[in-house]
Amino acid sequence: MTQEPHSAVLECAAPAHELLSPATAASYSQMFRAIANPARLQILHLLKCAEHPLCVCELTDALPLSQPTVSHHLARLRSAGLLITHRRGVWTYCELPPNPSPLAGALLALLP
Amino acid sequence: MTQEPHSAVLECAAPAHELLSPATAASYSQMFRAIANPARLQILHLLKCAEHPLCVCELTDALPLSQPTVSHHLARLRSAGLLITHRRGVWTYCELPPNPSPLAGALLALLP
DNA sequence: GAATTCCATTGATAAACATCGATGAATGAG
DNA sequence: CTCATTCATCGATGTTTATCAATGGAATTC
Repeated sequence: MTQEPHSAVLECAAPAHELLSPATAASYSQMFRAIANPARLQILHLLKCAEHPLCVCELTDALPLSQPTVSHHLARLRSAGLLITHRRGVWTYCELPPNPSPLAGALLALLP
Repeated sequence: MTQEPHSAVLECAAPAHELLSPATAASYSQMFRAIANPARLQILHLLKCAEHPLCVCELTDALPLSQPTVSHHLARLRSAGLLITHRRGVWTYCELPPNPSPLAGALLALLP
């Protein structure tokens, strides 16, 4: 006989198992994965502290990572909506998005 | 000659490159990695919706994953401080921590 | 004690990810 | 035009992660 983890009498009427839609779970997961990396946290922190946009070469200088690796992290942040870039001549300037999605905005506000 | 992304005259006095300590970056990153997974988001969502703790077998039933995989996800959530468990006889009940760390609490509040 | 159920651990496998060196496109300087 | 600089992309490599089947420990039931 199958054991019962709680009394059927005390069972609440609503089904206890309301799963998120796969799309919702995937979208939240993608946003958290984008932010869940030390290098990307450093990038966001630098941008949050700086009053003006920073160019990619400044970020590359500040981080102990190669230029292709920094570029890769910037692409991930950009595709998650956590960063916008703006080309000006040879330089690409990075800044936090002025109008982030609600989730992105909440996460950016949480960062040190 | 090295190009300069912005005029030295307009350079702000404070160093623009205040990195987070590696420990801080790692700790934030670990918390975000723990939450950055669709299955773990589903688990946290189920616990947030349920008024009472849920036992592991209920979570296993609710998710399209094997029991060892659910157990693995629960261990990750537990070690990040996003979940507490409480053994009662054969069953292990899971619930959101009543006194989470500030970051964990903020993240849990963000979830759907 | 024997059988059953709950759950964690182990070992294996495939996918995702971080990183770097090399390369190439685009821009500006001489 | 030629050269140097910025930055993105590609290919390769090692690490982390997600997943399952198999196993085993612990508690309950018979």
